[in-house]
Amino acid sequence: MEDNELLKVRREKIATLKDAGLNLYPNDIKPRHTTSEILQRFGDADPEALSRLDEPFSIAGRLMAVRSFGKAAFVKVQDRNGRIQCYLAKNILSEADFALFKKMDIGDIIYVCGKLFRTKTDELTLEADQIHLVAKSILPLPEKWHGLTDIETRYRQRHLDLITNDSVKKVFERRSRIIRLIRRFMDERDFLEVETPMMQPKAGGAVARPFKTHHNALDQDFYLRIAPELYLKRLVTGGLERVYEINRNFRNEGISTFHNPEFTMMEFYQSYATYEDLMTFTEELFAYVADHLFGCRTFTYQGIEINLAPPWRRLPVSEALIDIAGMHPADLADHDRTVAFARKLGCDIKPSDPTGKIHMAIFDEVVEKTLIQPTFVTQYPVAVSPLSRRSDTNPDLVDRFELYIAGREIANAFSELNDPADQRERFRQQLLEREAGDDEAHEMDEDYIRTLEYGMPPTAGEGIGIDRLVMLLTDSASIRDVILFPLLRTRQD
RNA sequence: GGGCCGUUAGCUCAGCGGUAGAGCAGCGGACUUUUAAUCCGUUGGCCGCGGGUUCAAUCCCCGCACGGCCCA
Repeated sequence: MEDNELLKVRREKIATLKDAGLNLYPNDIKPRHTTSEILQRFGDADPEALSRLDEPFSIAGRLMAVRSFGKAAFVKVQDRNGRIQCYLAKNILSEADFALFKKMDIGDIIYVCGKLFRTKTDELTLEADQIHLVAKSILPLPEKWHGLTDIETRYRQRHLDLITNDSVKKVFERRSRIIRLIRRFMDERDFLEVETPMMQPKAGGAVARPFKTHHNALDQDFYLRIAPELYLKRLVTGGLERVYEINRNFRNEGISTFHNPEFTMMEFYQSYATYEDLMTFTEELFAYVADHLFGCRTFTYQGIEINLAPPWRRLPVSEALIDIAGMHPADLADHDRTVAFARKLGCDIKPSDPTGKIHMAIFDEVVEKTLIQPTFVTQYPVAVSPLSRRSDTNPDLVDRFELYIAGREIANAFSELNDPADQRERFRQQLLEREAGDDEAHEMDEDYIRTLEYGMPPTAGEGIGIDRLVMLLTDSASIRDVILFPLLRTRQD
């Protein structure tokens, strides 16, 4: 690496410290406190109370700011949950410690031990009587005022983003909290958390292009999963009547503010439930998370108030196509007129596509973005739902819903198809579409059909896009803001 | 994949044909209650990469790379 002036100075400084016998990377540092612990306990304490404390306080963290006066200095130290000001004075520290401080750089990780006091501007401050270097930094941190704003650098060097931008850490803390709440809710409902294969011989359970990989010892190709669905239903067949998995899926498609090639979904399956039961279940789950997160069921997403209070609107696809897209009711069942309508909207369709598939193209084009408040879209065409149970009242439709919030699909659920003969037929239909050039169509999966032939209890299953849910609940405009390391092209230089 | 925008010092940004600028950070100095501390001085650049136009290109044109937003 080419050293610039700044790095040269840094390296010389490090050499000086090393020559003086200082360990730049000690391993025996045990801070007794965190900054937020101290601020919580003593944030309101008056100076007299502070002076009576004979407890020694010690923290460790990154040196973020230095305001030096020659013989004394105020510095800010940041640890995992906050920042505290420390006061370093020549007449309090040992001569060696003060000299060490003078050699420290912003960005170093340091240890400070001392007592608490209030400055004349009333800031709770740790007056150091000891200071240690914990880990030396060589590269300079981004600027203190504007911080790091370059989006590419923020994603590629997320550590800098986290050090510099407090809000980033908050988003990921909230993400963790949301997932914890979901797990707690599922556990309370007697669901068993499981893990199923990420590497699958066939990429099934969803309509998407997979990533391909190869296992050397077996000399066999595998696909990174596009969904855990078929495996989870094998477990249901095996008697695990309520299962869920929160894990990564991989889809080989474009990248956008709403799509990352690897993303996190929760899928869950509940026997003896229907897709209608899952609508209620979903309302309860989201309300549970919102209650614990916000203490209420409304929140703002990108300036729009979203209200999660149940019950949510239920909108059949046909109704949406008529009322929102403006199709004539009589045209719905007419393939040619449906094609013409889709063409007029500029949908990317083939006239040979099944009518139901064209319906959904129209839906995606026109309706999706209008569904701002939580809406269950129901009664999907069988053509786009190869794993869903047919409706008892209309064999062209399936018992399925998708949940839309803020104009985006958040969840997808259906009563599971457990009739092996119908499942085989559905896969056959998918094969025809594959032959017609749709490389996203589902593959035939004999092994899965064989599972169904042992008898799977009536079951409803749902997938919830965790990243998109976190986007909503953290008011994030891009999925990359809720994924720590979003996929980026590797830099050549 | 298409359109638009961006890429200049470690960071945040100006400059837009005529010797590359500021703030912060850094370095030297003053300073023992600061809050983006202040004051004085100062170092630092393949102006993303490759072509072209021009007497002269960070600036104009073409291509490429990477990223962002929108669309598919």
